[in-house]
Amino acid sequence: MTKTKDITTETTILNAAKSIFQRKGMDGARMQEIADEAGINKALLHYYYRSKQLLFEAVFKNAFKLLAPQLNKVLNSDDTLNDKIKNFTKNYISFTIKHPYLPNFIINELNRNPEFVQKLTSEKHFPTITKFKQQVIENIENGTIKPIKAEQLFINILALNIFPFIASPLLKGFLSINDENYKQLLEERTTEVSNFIIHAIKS
Amino acid sequence: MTKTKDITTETTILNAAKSIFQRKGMDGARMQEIADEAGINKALLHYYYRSKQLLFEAVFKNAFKLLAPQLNKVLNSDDTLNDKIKNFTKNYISFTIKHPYLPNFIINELNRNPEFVQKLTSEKHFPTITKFKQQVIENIENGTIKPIKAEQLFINILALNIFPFIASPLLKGFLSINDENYKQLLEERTTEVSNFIIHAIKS
DNA sequence: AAATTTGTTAACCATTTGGTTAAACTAATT
DNA sequence: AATTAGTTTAACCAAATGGTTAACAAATTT
Repeated sequence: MTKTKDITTETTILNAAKSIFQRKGMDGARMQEIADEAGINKALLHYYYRSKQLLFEAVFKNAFKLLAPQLNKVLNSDDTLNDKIKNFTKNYISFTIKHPYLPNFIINELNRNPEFVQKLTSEKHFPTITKFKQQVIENIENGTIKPIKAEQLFINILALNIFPFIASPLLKGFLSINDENYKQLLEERTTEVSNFIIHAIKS
Repeated sequence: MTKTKDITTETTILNAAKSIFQRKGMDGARMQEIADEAGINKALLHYYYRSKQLLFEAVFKNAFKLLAPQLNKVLNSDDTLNDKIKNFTKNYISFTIKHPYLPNFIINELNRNPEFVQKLTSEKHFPTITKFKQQVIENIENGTIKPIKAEQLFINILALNIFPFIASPLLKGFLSINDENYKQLLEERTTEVSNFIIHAIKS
């Protein structure tokens, strides 16, 4: 087996851990399972990451670093409000189709351990809404959009984009449709969602 | 301790299990912990519910039975579309403030085990969107609202209402606000959300 | 009131689980 | 060739965990 050994053992482990943790969560994941997935001995996990907790944190921070730029793109670009909404929706949905377990993983583990968000806020590239907030205020003063708290608009944007991925089994049930049709609904949302938001706030 | 013994042991166990499972999930919950919470011996759990899996399923179905009527209220009432949206938003938010762990619990466990939704669809009172769908079509034909797929509107309604509860730790982080202020934001949403939706779809 | 069924417990058990250790192997360094 | 430092493994361990058993208590039935 002459597999590309550019990939160090450490990253092999991290990728395996990512795959298992994101599917099963911290509590559901087993160290042995991660070792198997990585094709190595269980002791190696501890050699590189000391404990399950530390390995988990490495995976979590890694996942978060992937998601955060998506948000910053909306919040801190120089686009107009409308373009931000459009771009975010488009980017986010195609991004999440590539990483289907990611949003649920982050939200769920943060619920399990809410203090963990503190450790993230201090990190570089942690999204802030200051610029977005200002832009919303300006647009309201212009009369371009109707009065709305930036926080509420921000929550709405995230909700409409993220929720359908998190709640997919439930929604598939309610709508009684199969995976294929649900995926199609999601793809429609690429434009659907931004239209919905833009209409909701335009004066 | 002359505690009201109207409450049978079986329900005491179910309540304890509900509390633990909803906070920690299937994988994170411990049978001993549930026994402690119920103030009984661990063997009794098995006496009444045989296994962790069955106890969990009892809790899950129970939780779902609590949530489903909230949805049926929107979907199958005779109210106008606007009133449905208003009432659902108002009801749902106050309902969830009373049961904060419930939405995340359901969504998360359904992600862990997507086949489980099948067991629910057959249950009595499982929400269906047929009536809602028809109503949306009528409103579009009337010209009351703009064209939109009923499925998409349904997803949007749920997303805007449920997401803020599921993602609260994350959102608190992004908005850098404390519990008190976040709770206030949620309460504002009682009217905020329905206005947002109604504006988004009105022609 | 004796017998039987139902409810409850303490002690126990097999398995799983995160984690450790000491030894073996590998690759660079002396 | 010998030494050293880093990497990997098999075997092991203690604690935790879901579940069982056998004995006991409290109702319920006969």
